[in-house]
Amino acid sequence: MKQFKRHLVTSALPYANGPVHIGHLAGVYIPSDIYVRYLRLRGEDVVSVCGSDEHGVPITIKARAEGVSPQDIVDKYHNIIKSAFEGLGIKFDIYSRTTSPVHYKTASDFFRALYDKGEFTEDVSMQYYDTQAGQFLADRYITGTCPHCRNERAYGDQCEKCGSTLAATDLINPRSAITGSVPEMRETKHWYLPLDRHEAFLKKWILEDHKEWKANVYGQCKSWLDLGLQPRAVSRDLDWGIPVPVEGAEGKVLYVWFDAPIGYISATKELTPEWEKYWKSEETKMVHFIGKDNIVFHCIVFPAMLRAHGGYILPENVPANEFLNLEGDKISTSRNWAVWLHEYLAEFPGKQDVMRYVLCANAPETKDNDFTWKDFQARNNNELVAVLGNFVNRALVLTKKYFDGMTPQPGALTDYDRDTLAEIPALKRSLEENLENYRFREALKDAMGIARLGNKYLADTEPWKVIKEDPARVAAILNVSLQITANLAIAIEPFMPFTAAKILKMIAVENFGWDRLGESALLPAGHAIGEPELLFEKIEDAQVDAQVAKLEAARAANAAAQPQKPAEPQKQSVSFDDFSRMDIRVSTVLAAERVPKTKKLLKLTVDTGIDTRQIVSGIAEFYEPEALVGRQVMVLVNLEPRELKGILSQGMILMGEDAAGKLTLLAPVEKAANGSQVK
RNA sequence: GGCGCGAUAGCUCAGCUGGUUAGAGCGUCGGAUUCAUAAUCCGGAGGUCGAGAGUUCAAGUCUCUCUCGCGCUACCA
Repeated sequence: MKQFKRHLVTSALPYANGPVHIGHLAGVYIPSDIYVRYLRLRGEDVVSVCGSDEHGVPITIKARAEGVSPQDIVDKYHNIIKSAFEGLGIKFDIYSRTTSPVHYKTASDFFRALYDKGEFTEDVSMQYYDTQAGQFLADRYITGTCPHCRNERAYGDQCEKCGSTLAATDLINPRSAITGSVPEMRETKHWYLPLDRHEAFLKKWILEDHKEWKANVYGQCKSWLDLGLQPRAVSRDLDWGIPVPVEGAEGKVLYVWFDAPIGYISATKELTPEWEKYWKSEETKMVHFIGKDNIVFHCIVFPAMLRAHGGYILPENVPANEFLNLEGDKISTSRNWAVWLHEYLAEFPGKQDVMRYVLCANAPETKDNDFTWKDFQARNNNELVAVLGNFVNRALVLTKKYFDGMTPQPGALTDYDRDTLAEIPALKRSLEENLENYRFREALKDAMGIARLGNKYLADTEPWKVIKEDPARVAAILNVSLQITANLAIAIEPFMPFTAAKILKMIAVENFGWDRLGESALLPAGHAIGEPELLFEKIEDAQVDAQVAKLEAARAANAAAQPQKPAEPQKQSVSFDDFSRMDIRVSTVLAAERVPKTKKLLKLTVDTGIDTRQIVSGIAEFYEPEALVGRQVMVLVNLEPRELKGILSQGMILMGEDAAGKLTLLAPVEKAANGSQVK
């Protein structure tokens, strides 16, 4: 195994258009913080960097919607996120932001370096331009009619109604979201990172040299690499971002996905003048902590950027987690289905470690997981209170009671005492191995194992009985119990730093350091301990019920908002002539089958009264083919024929569509003759 | 439809290159105990390892097919 002199740990940059929630924490920040705290405790040379990702179109849109500047938006969320992290004890060496001057220069220089080396390709394409606003329009800034579902408020990149991914040029009647004017097509030049040039390298680097990566990460990369990599645009026509540092690139900025990972470098630069030894030395082990949505950028795009630039090291591992759900539903910022960190900290003061514990114990390491408040309560009451808090309390209260708070002389230890203490070094080894392989759930179990060991030890030795006839024996028992307590303080520190600090305070010790974990004389005889306090308190039903009620209220608010969604505004008037040009006929479905290799398409054979023809329709998600045969439907018969998936479609089946995009067949209320015209 | 990941006790999860009666924590049931926030300790019950077929002396572990969940991707006149 390769030996490294130092570590560079990055945690995904939170996007500054909203606060951080438990999904972010469980996926990225709790694991990375545990990992980094562990390395620091070991005395390793480690730097942990993070910061807010503050560019990109969604932020400009949010700013416009709220009538403030993009800078206002990112300032607001940057501060909320930064202080929430601090509140939970997520301890970065630096929490920076991509609007910092250092980052502007770093990202700009990085781009320029690739540009000068000829690592980009350039391509001129046609893009919508708003002449009134005097700027090119990002896909999100163009609205129009969705070519698929006819939603008139589709965006240039996506129709939120039918979920289609669109190109801006697909939209019918495009309009600028900024001025409402009709945009015109203009030529625009963009730079592309030709990932295909790096494909062979990436294939070897990941598929051969990093088979140890987590299955989800490795599999996702393999999937991308097998599909073949394409050049990826790294610039955008936008006024919010880092200007492209090339002559003639006015009005263009770096694509947010190009600038964001460079933020890791910038943050390190801001932290230390020695930043290069963390980024450019083969003796540095770089690890990226991210969520599964970021795999492609951290495993494919960013490494390609670093390699194209040259001189930079590549990550040793990218331990991406899956997603955390909440009470059975996907966490959603827009639906307010989330537990927000800053709110949790305010509503559960002093319970940072409870959330840290629960999110680590239930982290989505191998698959999506579910967070429930009931589980939160159970883990607090049955594990933290009952096992960890209880043991520490027992050991300290007994010491106070029998020895006036002084660590007693152990005297002669029995075999059982020694066997018990000997289990700690074994747990330490397992703990270390798990942490170093990013298995944080298992590692946490190991740490808790020390508390379990302590409870068992007390139950077996029964000092409260022995005290009556053999106080000297009790001295040994409590000495051992205190040693276990001290070990516990070390072992849980990466996971629960607040609790570890409380224990240290109670046993009146400044610090131990990781290496002493496993020792059986951490507290010398005669060492006076402090006042015992409870580490955790029970969480009552009412508290978690209130949280569930809060979520239910959010759900109800959403449900209430749903039907109130205004119906689509009436379209522009058309003349009777226009209407009568459409030839709509009652028809009967004669046959129906799925179009192979599609999810939504059905191939229908219909009798229109005029003829028997074939129509391809995107209704497979709502109607089974068998259920359609024999039914009457309305068909626009004189729509220009069009080929779909190689099948000629001669007409269109008319459907009703609700706000959620659900399709309903239209048919005559009573049976009508095929070929009947709609008038 | 293609690709990736996942499916193991009521719940959350371990089970590495196939090898004795499939493990842990929580919950549950029974017992012990009282130093401790009725916390703790011991013991029991509970699984045809998503379904089916195959390879093998031997499969949760390999192969194939299928089902379900999540993600990426294509399609939606």
